Amino acid sequence: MNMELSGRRKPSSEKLLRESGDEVPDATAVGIGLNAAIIAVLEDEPVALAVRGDADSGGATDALPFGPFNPREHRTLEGGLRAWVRDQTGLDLGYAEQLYTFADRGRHIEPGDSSPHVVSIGYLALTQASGQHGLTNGVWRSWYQYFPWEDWRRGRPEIIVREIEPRLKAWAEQPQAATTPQRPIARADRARICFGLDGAAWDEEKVLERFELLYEAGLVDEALRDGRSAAQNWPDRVRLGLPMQTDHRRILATAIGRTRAKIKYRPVIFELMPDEFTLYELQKTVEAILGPHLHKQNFRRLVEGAGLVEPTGDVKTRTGGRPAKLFRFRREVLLERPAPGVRVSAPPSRS
Amino acid sequence: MNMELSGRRKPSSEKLLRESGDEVPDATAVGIGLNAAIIAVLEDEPVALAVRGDADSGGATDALPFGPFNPREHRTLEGGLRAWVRDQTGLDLGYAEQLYTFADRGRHIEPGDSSPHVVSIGYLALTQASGQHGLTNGVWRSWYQYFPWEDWRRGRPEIIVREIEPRLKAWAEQPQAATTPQRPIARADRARICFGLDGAAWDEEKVLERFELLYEAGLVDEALRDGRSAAQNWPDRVRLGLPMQTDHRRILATAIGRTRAKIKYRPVIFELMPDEFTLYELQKTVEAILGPHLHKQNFRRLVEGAGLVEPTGDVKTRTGGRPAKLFRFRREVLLERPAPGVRVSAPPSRS
DNA sequence: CCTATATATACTCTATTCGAGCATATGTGA
DNA sequence: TCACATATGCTCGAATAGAGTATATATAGG
Repeated sequence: MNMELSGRRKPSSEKLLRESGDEVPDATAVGIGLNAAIIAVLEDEPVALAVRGDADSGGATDALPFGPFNPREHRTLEGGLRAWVRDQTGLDLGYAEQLYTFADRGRHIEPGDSSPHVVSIGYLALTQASGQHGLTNGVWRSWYQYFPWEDWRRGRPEIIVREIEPRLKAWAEQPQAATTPQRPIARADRARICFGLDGAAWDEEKVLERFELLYEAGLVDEALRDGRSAAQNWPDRVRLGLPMQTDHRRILATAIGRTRAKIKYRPVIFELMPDEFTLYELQKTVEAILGPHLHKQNFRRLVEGAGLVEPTGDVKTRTGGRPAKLFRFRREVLLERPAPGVRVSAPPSRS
Repeated sequence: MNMELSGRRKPSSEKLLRESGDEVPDATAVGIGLNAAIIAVLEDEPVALAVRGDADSGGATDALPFGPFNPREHRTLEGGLRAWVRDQTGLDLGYAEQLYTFADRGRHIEPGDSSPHVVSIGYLALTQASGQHGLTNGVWRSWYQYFPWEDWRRGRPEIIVREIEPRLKAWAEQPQAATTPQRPIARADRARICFGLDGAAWDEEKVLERFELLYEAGLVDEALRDGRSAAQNWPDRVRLGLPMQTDHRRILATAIGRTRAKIKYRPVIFELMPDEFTLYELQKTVEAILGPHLHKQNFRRLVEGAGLVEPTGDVKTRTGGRPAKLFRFRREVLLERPAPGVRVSAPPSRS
């Protein structure tokens, strides 16, 4: 992407849409950035690959690995992504899927300014990070450093009750918080639904909605950096999770939400596992991602009953008790079921 | 992190990613095209808005409405989309969501060529198209003109048995069809799963997978246009659905699949309905989208039981029998349930 | 060797959900 | 008035999922 986009006119003849005969006005030329949320589970901890920001670019704030997409070098977006991830981190991505394309220029930028435009395409990649093996750059960081309120492995996180709930309640009571046609759901209701306040159910997939709500309420650092009013009449500032550069935390939130949703209907959990594993290890990995503890016996029954795994015949000893059978992913399930995944139904909750 | 990974070091000052201090190599400049799959249901027929291609651009092939994204004029992608859709068609979009970003340059283009690059971002929009009211450009076309094999409203479509199955079987028997590490699922299995051959279950959400399979097999016009070998040793050519320009049919397939999936866990079906409707009208709309016939009494129970609708108190007479109560969408359901939608479970099918 | 203990795994019980069908209500039109 | 068509309420049985109990088999320490 050339930066002439910032204001030059392009000669001609180039077509915007093949066969459509349209032309690209200069103003529409932009650069494409690819962002990768690379996710793994290390010792029962869900982690994402983070690179360290330069000192001159937002301090030492973490960033997701990212690079430009060069359409001359790579025929597909995913191909470009894989190439520079390998160059930059030494990782060979296995599973990768596109998440979302962001073009907002930071919410404090006025229309008509002349800064260069970048469209970032977020990707989710799942990998198996046994040790730091092969990693030449970047560090694995727990998700929950960026999103502490998402960590329900030891019950409802303290930070929700102590920090988030009172601030969101205060934010919801501001005069502009009422329901309007443009804002069909009131602030208080959004807070309740997103964070499971006042007895509402916690939905572990709403990771992005929660982050965006905190952003709107001015409770995450990114919001302040983007020029939103600070912590809404609340005297003391608090840091809710580690910030990241630009909108990287938003992309990571999207990635986490997508992962949590996807393992329920696609066997992507096995992208995070070694070839052989015990059912308890599988359960621990699922719990690392989803949060709540699952009923062990039922988990076994569901996973085996769904045909997701098959015993290898070996056992793993030294587990501290009776040796556990080793299992492997049963690929044939892809041929048998339309939506194979780890079914973990929520407790029956009526309004 | 900086982009030295991309090979070049940047002189200075201009920034690729705000706060990250990176620069964009010229080669990465692209234009952004926005494509909208605008979906409605007209008289129990699911339709998409199509515009007619120019004579010099692919003949009279249909296209989805599309336009460039101009980052100077619009702060967000969705804002830009809404603006030119209004200009171009007269429609004010209600619900819109991003689908996918395509950057493939048509599979016949060699790396390194100098044609202009366009990234197309596909959007799904749902609207209520009562009459052609307000439409200044474009026509509503049934989905099933483009995807006749998706129309299961009158049982399994003939075209699958008569045209698709034998051609896919022939394609699967070619020598290169075997399973390899790069191709973990054999052609025959993919065909079976996608199209429900040999007794496999039909999954109405796999719209994109089916289209891509037909593309790979050289059975849709777009594949031939892109330079893929023609109908794989099959003597007679047949047109499987109406083609569209470039990859628009792929975007529409993505939109249809997303719509079919989404109405099951989000109340988006009501974007396609008038304010008041009978439960049977609602069922007909759902069936227009999903295909198979639903059990009427259970549909009522599920929809009412889920709190998705509430009676208005009025009835609609002249239905040909007992008058039907009118209902409206019950917005409060958004506050009560994490994933409200039209639950229509598939018949229990074991492998 | 024996026992305590920790984990693995099998089995049972029960409430809920969902597909399917029957029965009844209330209009329209011949 | 009666046939008919659609709307709507109710019941039944199979499948499923949450939860608990019981049993198997290793390790660790005396």
